[in-house]
Amino acid sequence: MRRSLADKIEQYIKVLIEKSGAGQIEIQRSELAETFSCVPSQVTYVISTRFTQEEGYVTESRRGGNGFVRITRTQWINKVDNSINRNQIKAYLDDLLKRQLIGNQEYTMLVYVVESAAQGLAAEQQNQLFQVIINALGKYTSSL
Amino acid sequence: MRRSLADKIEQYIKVLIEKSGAGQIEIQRSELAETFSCVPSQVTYVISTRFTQEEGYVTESRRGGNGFVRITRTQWINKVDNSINRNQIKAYLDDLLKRQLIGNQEYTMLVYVVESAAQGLAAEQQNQLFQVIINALGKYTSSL
DNA sequence: TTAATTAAAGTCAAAAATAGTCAAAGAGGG
DNA sequence: CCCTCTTTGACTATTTTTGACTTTAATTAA
Repeated sequence: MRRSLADKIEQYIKVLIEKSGAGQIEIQRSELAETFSCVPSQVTYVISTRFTQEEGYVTESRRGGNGFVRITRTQWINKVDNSINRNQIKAYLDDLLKRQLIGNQEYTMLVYVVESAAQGLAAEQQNQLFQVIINALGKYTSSL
Repeated sequence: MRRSLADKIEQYIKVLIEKSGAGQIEIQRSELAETFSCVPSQVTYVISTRFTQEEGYVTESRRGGNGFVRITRTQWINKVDNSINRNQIKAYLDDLLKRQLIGNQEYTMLVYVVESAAQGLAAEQQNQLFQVIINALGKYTSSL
């Protein structure tokens, strides 16, 4: 599985966030660019395409001396807006896995279900299915 | 019956999928076209005619730098009768559990999903959802 | 304190790298 | 000769990579 530069940077950042333990990191754009031998705007590109609110992240930054980019993984999960998309539900599953409310196998299986649904169902049905899954997982995890 | 180029490419891809051991491969359309000395759209043609959901495959792709086409083989069960009800899917789950293709936790969780669906969705949506689950489980179990 | 300098990060659009679409032309089998 | 499936290629769409130029903040010099 060959990966593009953007993919590698994305992975790198995600690992940093995981390791941080706080769901939040601060990086220096130019430093990261240096690490990957690319132009700084490449980092901006990765952040703006892969760490969006849709994907479950919030970013802040500051220019000038000692500038930084802060990326925070948001917790929001299943509330408010009743339209759930595939990325949101995947983020939800990621969270459950991380909190060990489901194991690796269950996680993998559910990802298959979500992917199949995303592939084979119309948007409205997808939404219903995702609602059902969220609902069922709520019951399931609280029954443990 | 002489084998067409399309047939050869189809076979080639199927062998790759077999050898992958994971029921899934990623190829670069242009690279494959190069291998067979044909135009890239020939590859698209093969994929869209021989690797459909009907045939038991799902495909995803990405354009741009390091783009790819990912083909995943799914495992279809009895596609003839396309109406599945709650009892049938539960029987299916029981079977998977008995054959230890899924564990107790996964079983329990899926039952929650099925029950939630049975309670919260109209018949037609239920059916679609169950199809998706069957499909996803086929993929999942064949990936173990 | 203010102005200049330096050190970041942001913007935007062009260029490059892929994949997709669609319709016309070609090739076999009935 | 027709009909269907295959092959091609021109054109489109998407994603990544790059770089010139802009904006903002901190630091230093006057």
